[in-house]
Amino acid sequence: MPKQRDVQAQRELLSNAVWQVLAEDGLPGLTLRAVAERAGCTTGLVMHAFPAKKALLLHARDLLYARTAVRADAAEAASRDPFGALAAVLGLALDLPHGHHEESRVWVGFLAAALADEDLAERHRVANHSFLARIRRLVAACRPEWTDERLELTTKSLVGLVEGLNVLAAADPAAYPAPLQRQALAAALGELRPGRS
Amino acid sequence: MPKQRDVQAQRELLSNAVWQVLAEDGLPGLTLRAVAERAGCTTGLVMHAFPAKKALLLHARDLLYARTAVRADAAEAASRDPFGALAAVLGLALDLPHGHHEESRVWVGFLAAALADEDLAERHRVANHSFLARIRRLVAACRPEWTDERLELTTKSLVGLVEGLNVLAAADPAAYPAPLQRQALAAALGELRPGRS
DNA sequence: CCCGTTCCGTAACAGTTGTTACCGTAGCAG
DNA sequence: CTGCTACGGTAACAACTGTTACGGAACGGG
Repeated sequence: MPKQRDVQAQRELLSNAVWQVLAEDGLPGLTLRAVAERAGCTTGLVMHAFPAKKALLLHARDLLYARTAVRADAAEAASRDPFGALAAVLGLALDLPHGHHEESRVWVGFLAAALADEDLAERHRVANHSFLARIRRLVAACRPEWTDERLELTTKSLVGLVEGLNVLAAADPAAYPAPLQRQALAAALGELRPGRS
Repeated sequence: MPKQRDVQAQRELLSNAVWQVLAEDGLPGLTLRAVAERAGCTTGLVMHAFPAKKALLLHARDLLYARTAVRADAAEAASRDPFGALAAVLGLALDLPHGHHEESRVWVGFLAAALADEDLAERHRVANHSFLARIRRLVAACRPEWTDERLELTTKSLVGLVEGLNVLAAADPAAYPAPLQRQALAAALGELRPGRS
């Protein structure tokens, strides 16, 4: 039984290439040949690792979400109080530190693709619901006396603000620099800061 | 000199078709033949009205922005006080009333295209700067005593929130229904409401 | 009524897309 | 070292992309 391969490793490599191509050339540049070239192989390997392009995109989307979830878990675990965890997780979503708007561009690309593909749309929904549930849990820990209604409103407002800044910064980095984004997040978290009424 | 045509009317018709295709089939479905079919003509007319596909996209983008600017002007003029104007203009950007998330989908599509095309990116930037200037002017009218720094932070936070809700609602309408979006906007406008400190 | 010009649908073009079939080759079993 | 097999690169495929060239037709002027 000669020559065995690590299929999962290949898929992760290819998904990584998908992110890079998406960040650099955008959605119209996301072609199988571009992904293969970025991954240092040919389309032959791509089509042996995935049955079709769509499967590659879904895998890349899932892996992206899984990694952000891991980072969010880590950020949450590293925080002492719920407010710190909330600020850390939301600050992570702003994503300015690691890649210079790279991840935001990838996020926008997947979102635009999701508007045309129902499977990608569902992945987006479950990922967003999961993120919403995380934020809601942390907000509830900060303000246990709040009603469900207020909890939901605050949660979705925070997520909306963060994702909006993310998207706008991806398209116009100069207008939404990192410090401003952080200040905006801090201001939005004002009423949740411990010690406030 | 026989048979004259109204070129500008043709271009507007085609731009309208671009929006419809973009809203329905997303960015990958935005092909010249799809636009022509939606407009009730063939690619021949499209290529006679525009020198290339890119010119069509730029025209559609410009026209879209021009129309939203007109609506924003009207909403602003119909309001009495600056706070009402601010709420009206931002509520207009949430866009729930007219098309069911249609315009949001178009907006996301153009944004994703802008990440891959520098000309579209510049259009987006000038449109967003114009919108930011409008909001900032209205915020300044509500709170004349604020510093420039606070003005900018509040302006971009409001715009970020509105666009974020817009984008998230486009991808997951059930999770971000119209009433919730309006409540979120109202809450964010809380500190600007007249009569508050 | 007829002509001339402008307009636009038709159809072909070259290039690229996702996908498929094929075969050379690299690596382990014997 | 030899042979077999799974792997993956090559190249062809059909479908589709934006774009171009051409010819028929519809309309206003004489």
